[in-house]
Amino acid sequence: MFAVKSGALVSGGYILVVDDEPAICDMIQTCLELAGFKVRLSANGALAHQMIINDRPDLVILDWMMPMMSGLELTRRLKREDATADLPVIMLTARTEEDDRINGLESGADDYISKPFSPRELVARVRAVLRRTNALVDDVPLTVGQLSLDRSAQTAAIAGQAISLGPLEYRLLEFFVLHQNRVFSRGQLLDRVWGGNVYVDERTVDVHIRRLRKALAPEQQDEMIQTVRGAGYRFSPVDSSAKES
Amino acid sequence: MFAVKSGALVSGGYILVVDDEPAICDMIQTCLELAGFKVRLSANGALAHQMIINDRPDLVILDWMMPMMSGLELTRRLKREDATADLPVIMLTARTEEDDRINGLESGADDYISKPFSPRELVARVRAVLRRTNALVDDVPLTVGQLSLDRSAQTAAIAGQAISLGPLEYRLLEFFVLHQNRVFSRGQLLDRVWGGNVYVDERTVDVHIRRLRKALAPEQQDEMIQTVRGAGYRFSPVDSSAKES
DNA sequence: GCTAATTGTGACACTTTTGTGAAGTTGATG
DNA sequence: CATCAACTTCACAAAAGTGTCACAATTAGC
Repeated sequence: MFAVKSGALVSGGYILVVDDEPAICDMIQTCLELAGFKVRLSANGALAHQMIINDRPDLVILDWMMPMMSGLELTRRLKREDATADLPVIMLTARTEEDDRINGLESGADDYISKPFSPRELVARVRAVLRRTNALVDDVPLTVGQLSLDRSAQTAAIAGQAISLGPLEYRLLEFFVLHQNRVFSRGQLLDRVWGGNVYVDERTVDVHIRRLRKALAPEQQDEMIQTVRGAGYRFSPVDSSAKES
Repeated sequence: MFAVKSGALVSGGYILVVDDEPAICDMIQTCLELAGFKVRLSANGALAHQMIINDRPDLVILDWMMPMMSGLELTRRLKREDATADLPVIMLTARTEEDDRINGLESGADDYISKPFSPRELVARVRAVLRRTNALVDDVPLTVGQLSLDRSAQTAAIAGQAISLGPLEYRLLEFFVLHQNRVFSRGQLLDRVWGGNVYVDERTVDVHIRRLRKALAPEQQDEMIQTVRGAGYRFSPVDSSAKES
């Protein structure tokens, strides 16, 4: 379970904000702290570099335009040095300029926000990136309850017992595990699991859901995958639904 | 990809354009409809205010300079009134004046466009904001007192205990939570929750209200949903004191 | 208090959505 | 070319959600 919903960071680490404009820094710090994150500031690129190497913050928010060392330069250096390979970075770009955006993303930033931005947007982006990367960090043991996935091997196991899944079933399961407690329509699943422009009967999803359920059923409590009538499906392992009639 | 790419709104809602210049309205409407959005216009700030409260459009495009009620004033009022509002707003500013921009953003606008603008820019901005806020929906837990809704999971819980609701019950509850302390006639509820042109006995609403109440009853003090005789129903979590004929 | 109107309640039937098994299709592999 | 595995489609069964009704309970007006 990721503590992301409440805003707290899993590792108890902090978010590093690298920007030389005090006003922006202030605003970001306030927003993020209100949202429950720990924040540290740095106005100096080189210094930030040190902090990153030493502390390994959970996330870096980086201004693209800075006097000493540009944000772009910094991300490039970080990605190159590789020690911080999977450090999530959000870039602050000056304005909605295509060029900046592209550069930022190419140099390894995970997301970008163009100034000016709303506090809500900031927090949303931060959460989104953390959610993504938290899920990705532990590339090997992706586990929830009795269920564990091995992403590199594309296999799943329940209580240590490997279960056999077709490729599609596996991807479906992985997608669900990465997006727990959310309802996805059949269309969305076709988009994101099947992979885009497919002309496939939406009912096909049902069939694969069924297979997945069948594979998951023997051990764990049944209702890992719940049907949301008229809407789609939802994966939530700790199901604690109150029954009444 | 999601339906956003094609321009369609997830919720089937529409974009509200508030501007008093017919030429601008026309241009915006044309552009957006070409891009596949549903659009509605309003030249009057106060009227727009009503539409927003009642319909909850997916996005509001707001002229900052308007005779009756300035765009700025309107956004301020909106943000202040409805604590649960998370309505994306794009401001149209007269020209690129720093002041306007800052005011717009401080008052909660998510983006601004300065006139004159190109159709392409307009559509791009609209898409950007919608994409952002679509992601936002999941992160904002909709909660009131002991009750909390998770819109992305389409679930409700009281004091952490999940309660089971049918699709219609859930939608009804969500609608009520989004529009607290307002009385809705059965007809209005049929329009908004059932989704428009349905030929259904109005008494049906009663039945579903009852089911909802039943699901909500066990824990929280009863009268979350109050009956307003001769008028309809009202959701108001805390108080239940003031009675009026 | 009485009557008329309005709302609450439970049961039941109807409709839509989903589950299920098997047959058909596709594409890769030897 | 045959075979196999994975995926899709289809038809039918099952389930869940929803609408309607008859009747009980409540409220308002007189």
